[in-house]
Amino acid sequence: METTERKIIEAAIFIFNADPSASLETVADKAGVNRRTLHRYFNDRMQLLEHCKKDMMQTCQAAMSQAFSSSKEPLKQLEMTLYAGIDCGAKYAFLDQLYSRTSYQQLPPEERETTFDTIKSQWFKLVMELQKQQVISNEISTAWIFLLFGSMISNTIRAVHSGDVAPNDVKKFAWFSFSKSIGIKSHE
Amino acid sequence: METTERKIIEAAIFIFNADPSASLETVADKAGVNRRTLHRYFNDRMQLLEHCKKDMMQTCQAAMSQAFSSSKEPLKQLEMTLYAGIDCGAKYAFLDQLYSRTSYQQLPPEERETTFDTIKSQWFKLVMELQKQQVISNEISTAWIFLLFGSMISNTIRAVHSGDVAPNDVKKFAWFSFSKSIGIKSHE
DNA sequence: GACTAATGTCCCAAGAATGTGACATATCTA
DNA sequence: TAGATATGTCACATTCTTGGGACATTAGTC
Repeated sequence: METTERKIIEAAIFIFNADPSASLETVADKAGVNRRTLHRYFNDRMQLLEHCKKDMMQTCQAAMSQAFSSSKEPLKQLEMTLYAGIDCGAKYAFLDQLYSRTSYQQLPPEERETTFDTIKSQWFKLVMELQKQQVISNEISTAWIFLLFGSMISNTIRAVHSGDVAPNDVKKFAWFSFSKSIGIKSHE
Repeated sequence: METTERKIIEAAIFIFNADPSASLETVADKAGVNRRTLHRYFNDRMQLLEHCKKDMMQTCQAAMSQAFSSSKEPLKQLEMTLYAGIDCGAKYAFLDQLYSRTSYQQLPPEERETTFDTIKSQWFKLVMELQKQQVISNEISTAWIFLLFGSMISNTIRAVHSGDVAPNDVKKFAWFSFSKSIGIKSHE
């Protein structure tokens, strides 16, 4: 079964993803819980945010790790990582926003650094390796590729959300576009 | 010279772009104007938003139109359109957010429809033409391409903002990635 | 200088969101 | 069932935001 804490976090991620400045009342409602109860679990809005962050880190990290280990082939790993990101979906997008929104950018630097680090370092190694092997283009920087990766995930979420792109096509499109956007010539 | 109204709108776009729920005080400060003055120009938060929207439409539309007319070659037009989007920069991103954020999605449908229409229809014709000519891949849908276009612009803005990608590289990267992501084989 | 429009300053009232205390209920467990 | 634990309910103070009234002050204009 689901604990109340989890229900709240889940709701918070969902709600804040749509609107980062939504009221805690809204979150509590979504969680099917009284606002007072929410406050019992999380003293503070910030505390709730922190827990969301932790939750997302775990979820994404797990999905990413699995993606990495699903194949020995670097290119396949990259593809699987993208799919993992897409599957984390809303959660990822929220995290993304959290860190691009100025209001949260005044967080202590070490906070910002460590969040992605475990996922990110694996990912970077992978990409740099592929660049060395000339599988990925050297015309663009690794940082740019990283941003592309994130934006492709956001884009995929938006695509599904907008209803303009068929959900079944979306992963295929995403990999098609991402792989080419980083200069991969073709794939089976 | 710049009118007070313009200064406020400019500031509003800048501020709301970073945080859509920022206070009007913040906007007024950014504009170097008293909050009371802001209220004299715009009765309402919504009214301010409307004016921002109008401003952005004009700016973007002008830039896009110019991009379209800068060349006869469809592919070059597309490239120029992307650059125009990037140059609109923050403004575009704001518009983008405005329409993807749920809170604004409850706007009357005709509002949403007409906003982009003039730009969008030209753009769509162009892309569909290029797809027909097999310059752009048919494996992906036009809607997806449109989303990619927007997300590439947002991404470019973020890249510059993050400081991880050199501003001088960014447009080049953007076109490199975008053109390939939609299946364009190569370009001079 | 006198008159007018624009802006700044100060104040206020309504509303929303936040965080918390006190107490009633409900739910679980020994 | 009794006792503990978790939730709901209500009430409250606090703060922030918003919009606007009243009036002083500054810039322009004739």
